Amino acid sequence: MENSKLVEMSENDSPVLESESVAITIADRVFQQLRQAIVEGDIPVGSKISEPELAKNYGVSRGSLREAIGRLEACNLLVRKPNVGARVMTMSSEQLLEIYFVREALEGMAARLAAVEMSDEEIIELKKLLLQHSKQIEKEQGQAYFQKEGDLDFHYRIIKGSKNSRLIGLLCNDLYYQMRLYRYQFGMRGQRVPRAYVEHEHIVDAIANRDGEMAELLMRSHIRSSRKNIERLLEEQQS
Amino acid sequence: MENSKLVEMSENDSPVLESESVAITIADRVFQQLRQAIVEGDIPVGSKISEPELAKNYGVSRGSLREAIGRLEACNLLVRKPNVGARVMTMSSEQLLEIYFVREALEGMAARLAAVEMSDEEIIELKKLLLQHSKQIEKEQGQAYFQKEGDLDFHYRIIKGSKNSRLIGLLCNDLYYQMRLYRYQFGMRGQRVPRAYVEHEHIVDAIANRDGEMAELLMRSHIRSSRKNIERLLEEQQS
DNA sequence: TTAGTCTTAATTGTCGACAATTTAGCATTG
DNA sequence: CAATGCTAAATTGTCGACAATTAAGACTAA
Repeated sequence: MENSKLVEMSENDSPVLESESVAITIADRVFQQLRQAIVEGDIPVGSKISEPELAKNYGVSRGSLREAIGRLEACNLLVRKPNVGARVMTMSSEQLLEIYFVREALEGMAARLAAVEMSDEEIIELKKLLLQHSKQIEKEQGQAYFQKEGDLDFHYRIIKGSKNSRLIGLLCNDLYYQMRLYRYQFGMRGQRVPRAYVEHEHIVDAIANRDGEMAELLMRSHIRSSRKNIERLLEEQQS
Repeated sequence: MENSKLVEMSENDSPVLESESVAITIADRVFQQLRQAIVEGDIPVGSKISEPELAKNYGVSRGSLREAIGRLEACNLLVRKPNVGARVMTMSSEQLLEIYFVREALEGMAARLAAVEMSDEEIIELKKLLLQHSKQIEKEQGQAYFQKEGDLDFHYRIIKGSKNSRLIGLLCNDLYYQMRLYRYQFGMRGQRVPRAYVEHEHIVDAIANRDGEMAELLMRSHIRSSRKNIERLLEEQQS
C-alpha cells in the first residue's frame, strides 16, 4: 500500500524503466501492488495465492488479477502449477547463489559498458552519491541504510549507465526484485559494509578512467565477494 | 503448425526446460503455437495482433488468447501498448547488438560453470557433436545447416551444462527465441562457418580441461566475433 | 486405528458479454 | 485545399458465470 523507500528514493531516476506515463490499466496497477506486497513480505513467502480472495481484496475482477499473476510468474516471483494455483516463490539458498552468478556476469558487463557510455555528468553524480554514502557511514555506522538502499542505488546507476536496455530490464525488473524477496525471506542484514564501500570507490574510479576492462573485473569481484559472504553466512546458519 | 526443425532436433534434450508433462492448459498451448508462428515468420514482424481474429483462428476464447499474449510480451516477442494492442516485436539492429552483449556475458559465465559442472559423459557427447559437425562441413560445405541448427545445439548444450537454471531459463527461453526472430527478420545467412567451428573446438577443449577461466574467455571471444561480424554485415547492408 | 474410497466443496481454467478507449472516416470551416 | 472537430465502428479492457479439475473430509472396511 505505502510506497517503499526504494521507490521513493529513486523517484527522479527510477530503476524501473517507465518510459511513458504511469500504469493505466487495472491489471498493471494490481501487478505493481502485488509485486510490492510480495517483496516486502506482506504476502508471506510460500503462501498460496487465493484468486477469489485477492480479487475481492483488491476490488478487481478475477480476470484482471489473473493477468497480474501471469506477469508475476514471468518475473519468477510466483510459481504456478496448472489447476492447482500460484504460490509465492520460496527461494532456496542454491537458487539465490544462482542469481549471484547471473548478476556477476550481467553487472560486470554493465560496468564495462558504463565506462564507455556514461556521460561525464553522470559520473560526477555517481561520485557525489558515493561521497554521500561515505558520510553516512562514518556518521552513524549506518550499516542498515547503506546496505539496503545505498548499495541498490549505486548498482542501479551503473546498470542504467550501460545504456543497454536488455541489461537494464533483466537486472532492474527481474533479478533485483527477486533479490529483495530473498533478502526479506532471510532477513539478510548487511555486514561487510566498509569493505563494500571501498570496492564501490574503486569501481567508480575505473569508470571515471574510462577503463571498461578494469571496471568489469572490479564489479565482478565485488559481486563475487558478496556471494562468498552469503555462502559463509549460510554455512554458519546451518550450525 | 508443423514442428520446427529446432524442436525436432532437440527432442530428447530439449532446450526448453519442461521438467514435467507437456503443456496442459489451453493458454499454454496457444502460447507455444504463437511463439513458433512468430519466430518462423508465419506472423510477420511488426504486424498487429488482432485478438478476435486470432482467437477465432486458433479456436479459443479471447481470454485464453490474452494470457498467451501476456506471456509473449514477457518474452519480448510482442510489444503491447495499453488500449491499442500488441504488435510483433520489430528488432532494430541496435537491439540485436544489445542482445549480443547480454549473450556474451551470460554464455561466458555458462561456459565457465560448464567446465566445472558438466559430467565426463556430457563432455564426450559434446565432442561427438562437434565431430559430427566437422563431417557435415567438409561433406557438403553445409554452411546453412551448421549455422542454423548445429550452432544452436552446441550453445544449448553448454548452457545446460552450466546447471544454472537461471542462466538456462534466460538464454534458452528468452534470448534465443528473440535471436531466431531477428534471424528470420533479416535472413542472416551464416558466413564465418569454418572459423566458428574452430572456435567451438577450442571451447570444448577448455571445458574438457576443466579450465573455466579459459572456457569463459573463449566463449566470450566467440560471441564477440559473431557480434562484430554482424556489425560488419549491417554496415555493408547500408551501402 | 488406519488405509482406502467416495462424496462434496472449493478453486482454477475457460468462455461470452458489456463498458471504455481508440481509430478511421466524414463533414465542416478557415 | 488543409486542418480541425465530430461521429461511428472496431478493438481492447474488464467483468461475472459456467465447466473441469483438484483438494478435503467423511465414511467404510480390514
